[in-house]
Amino acid sequence: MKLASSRDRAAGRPVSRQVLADHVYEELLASLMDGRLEPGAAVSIDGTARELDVSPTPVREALARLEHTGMVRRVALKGYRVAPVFTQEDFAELMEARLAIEPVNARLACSRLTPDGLAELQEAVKDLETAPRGPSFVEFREYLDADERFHKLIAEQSGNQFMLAAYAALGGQVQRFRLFGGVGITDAEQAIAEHRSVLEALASGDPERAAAAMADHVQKVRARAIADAPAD
Amino acid sequence: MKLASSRDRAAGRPVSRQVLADHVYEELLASLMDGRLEPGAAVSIDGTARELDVSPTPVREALARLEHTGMVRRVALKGYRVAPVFTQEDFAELMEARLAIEPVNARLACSRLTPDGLAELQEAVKDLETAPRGPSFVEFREYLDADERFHKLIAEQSGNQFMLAAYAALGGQVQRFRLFGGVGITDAEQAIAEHRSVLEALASGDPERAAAAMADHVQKVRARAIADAPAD
DNA sequence: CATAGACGAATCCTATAGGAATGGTCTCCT
DNA sequence: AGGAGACCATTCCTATAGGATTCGTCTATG
Repeated sequence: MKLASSRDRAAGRPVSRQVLADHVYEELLASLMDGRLEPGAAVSIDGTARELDVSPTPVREALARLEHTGMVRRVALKGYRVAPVFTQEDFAELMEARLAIEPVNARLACSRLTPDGLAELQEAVKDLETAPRGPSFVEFREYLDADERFHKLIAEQSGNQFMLAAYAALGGQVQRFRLFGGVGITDAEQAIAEHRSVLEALASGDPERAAAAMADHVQKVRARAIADAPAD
Repeated sequence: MKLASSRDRAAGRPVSRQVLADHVYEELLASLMDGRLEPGAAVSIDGTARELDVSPTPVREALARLEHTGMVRRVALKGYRVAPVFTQEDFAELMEARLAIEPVNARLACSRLTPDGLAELQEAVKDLETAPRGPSFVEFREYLDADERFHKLIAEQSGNQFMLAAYAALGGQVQRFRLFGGVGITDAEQAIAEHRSVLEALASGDPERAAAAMADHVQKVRARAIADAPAD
């Protein structure tokens, strides 16, 4: 796995210049999302630098940023490690937090929804419907991306930078809860219907109805996940 | 301003080893809180490194972490800058977000409050009462610290890591809103009384009452700040 | 006099090298 | 054979140096 060898950079164009640390960030994020990096595994700075053919400095900066997302943890002097898997308690806490934040986002977004914003939301739901849903990570990645995009768009449309920041604080984790047990996407049809309900509520212009639709969606996601949870 | 010169480190004990980047982080944070670094000012990596007598590497890592708190912004290729001052719109957004998050924290914390947690909260309120309240930054810094500690303790006592993360996402900003206009602490008596009400509600064991007390506090903070705002 | 081009200083970004500590393994002694 | 101590490899952390870019200023020209 190589981003762009020093030879390539030394040659013609500077590839894009200065985004090197950003590329490392994106590459590590993709590895975490896809499960290539298993929870608990050590993320060596030097090793990652060699693997991506860069120096340790941008890797260090990328990891410092990733630490704030909760995906990796820094153990003072032992380096970075991938955060442990979700337990059912973690999942319950995440849903509790989403239930506190996301309905508020929906209410705020409903008040100041623009035609462009509505179009983007409709596109996200459409992608959700057409995305493939296989058993492998790469196969339902587009589905998860569309899901994440839908909720993030609502947070952005809220017009409140702090609510967006609060959502982003748990946003990176939202994706990973799917991995707690290795279950795939089994509730796509119901989830799509709920997303459509949220979309309709937003389009109706009634803020309370939008908030209620979002709360209903989150609660049903929680209920389904508990039902699907592996009996340990 | 020097942390620990290389000569000092080269001498006897290694100071504490490896916490160099953390010291830079704390030092920059203090400079931002105290207003020594004015909003909009550039934070040069090399300059900060020279000023603190360290190499640019730990400064870079500290700034990468600070970026996620919103205190500084990274402009791609122009370096880091201190985030601009709060406008009244920013303040309104912050209070809206706090109103969505903090009452939930209070409700959750009330359900699982421990005697130790209650004692810590009581101590924070006590510090709030005894802290000096002068016009200068350094003089009411203890007051702000106690305020921040009170709210952060409740977020921690909620037992929900994601609610704590959501609160932390806007926590760094909570302090800085005092600077939008340069007004000092003018509402200490009322704020202390409200904090005491929140504390009593938590001790009563009624979650809904705790949430209501916290919501009332945040709303009154917002109302007072709007009244005190400089007429521009 | 205004504007375009060029030069220079300051800054950021990356790479490489060296010092220090941790963890594992091997050997020696009891 | 079991345990303690030492050695080695790996890794992290910091410092220094060099390449590349941006911004401000100065000068020459239309």
